[in-house]
Amino acid sequence: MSLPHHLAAGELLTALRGASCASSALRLYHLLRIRLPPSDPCSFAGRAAVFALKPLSAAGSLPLLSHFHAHLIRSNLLAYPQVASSLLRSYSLLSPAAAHHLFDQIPPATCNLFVVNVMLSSLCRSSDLASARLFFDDIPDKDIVSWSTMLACYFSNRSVADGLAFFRTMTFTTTLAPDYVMLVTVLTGCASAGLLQPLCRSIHGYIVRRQAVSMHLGTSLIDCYAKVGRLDYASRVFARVPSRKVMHWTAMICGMAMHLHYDEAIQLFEEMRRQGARPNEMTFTAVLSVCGHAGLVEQGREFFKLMVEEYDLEPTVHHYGCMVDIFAKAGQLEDAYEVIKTMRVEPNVIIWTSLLAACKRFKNFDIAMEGLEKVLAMEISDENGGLYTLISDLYAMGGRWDDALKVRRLMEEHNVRKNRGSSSIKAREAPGLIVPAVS
DNA sequence: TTAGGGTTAG
Repeated sequence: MSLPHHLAAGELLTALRGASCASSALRLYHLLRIRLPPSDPCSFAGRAAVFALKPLSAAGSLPLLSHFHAHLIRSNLLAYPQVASSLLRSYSLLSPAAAHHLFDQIPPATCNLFVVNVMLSSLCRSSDLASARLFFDDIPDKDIVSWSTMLACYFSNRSVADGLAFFRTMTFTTTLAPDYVMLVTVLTGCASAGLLQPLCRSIHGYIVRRQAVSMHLGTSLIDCYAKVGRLDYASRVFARVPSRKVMHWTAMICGMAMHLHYDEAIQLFEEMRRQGARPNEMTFTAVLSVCGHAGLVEQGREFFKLMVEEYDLEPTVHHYGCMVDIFAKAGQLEDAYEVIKTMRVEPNVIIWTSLLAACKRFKNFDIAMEGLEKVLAMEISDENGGLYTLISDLYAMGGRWDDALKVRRLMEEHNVRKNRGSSSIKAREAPGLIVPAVS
């Protein structure tokens, strides 16, 4: 009698795992709970709770999550570390404070390293670097996940040098070997700072010695080499990737675009298609961006059409942004504005900046004034100092001196400075970078 | 069945 019961439960569990929305997940979850025998030897209930939590947190409703939390307490499922860590992660995405509160209530018997690492990643996302580090220091048996979570936190806070020192501390003071996730993290850290060719190379060597060139590491290496200014190394890595996936092609196309090799980037895109690889939305963002920089308006139009019609990809804000930029850079401001007016997602500050910059360059004040009204109604972060300057310049050029002055005053009040343009490639390398030898 | 990383427009 118990076999069909379990089969049904197993099927429900599979369906629950693939559930895309909260309501269907909850329906499946309750159906499953009803069918489960009281003993539940396979702990289906716990697994079901874990699966249900994903779409539930994706729904973004804190009351819904609290409701489910209450159910988990009542059914004693929170004693499972898997359930506790899943719930903690769900909370951390919606309310870091609620996550912290939950963490304090988890009993020691449940609070394993998984749970602790979820809490660490929550702190890394929501708190300052110092608090996250204090928490990290208190973890008794840190594993590679604890270290790489903390490392990523340094990089996302732009503390690249401290992050690399932290990485070195791990290699010197522990016996933990960096796994591929940590290596990807280190490489993206190097890439974001645009420095450290030696570190890139030493990690590359380490990866090759360990014969661990996974798909993601290959992509990260291509990206990292391109960003530190070594397109030649990036190409070499790309050439040696045994089975090229869309990520490799895309990273290489981006790299070529970054180094202004526009023709080669487009040739590579065509080669990719010839070899039967299916470009994804990022690949199209890359080639459309190339069209903008290279002034290829018709080519850009064709790629956009190709993406929608042949590859059935829904254009994102990035693609529309590229199209606006393609038209704007070519001086076709009406076309650019038309894209903004008809696009199926909300235009953001980046898109408006692109249009307004072209309005200034081509002295089109009519479109500029319409755009200004829209962009001033949006929230502009202080990092967008350049946009304030642009707005002020446009007002001035249109003869609206009072408005221009107002924007300048606003900038002073908020202590906004225009970011100066700079290369991501550092002239000098940091010394003393060590990656452990293979044991 | 639970944790960390991942190439995207100005």
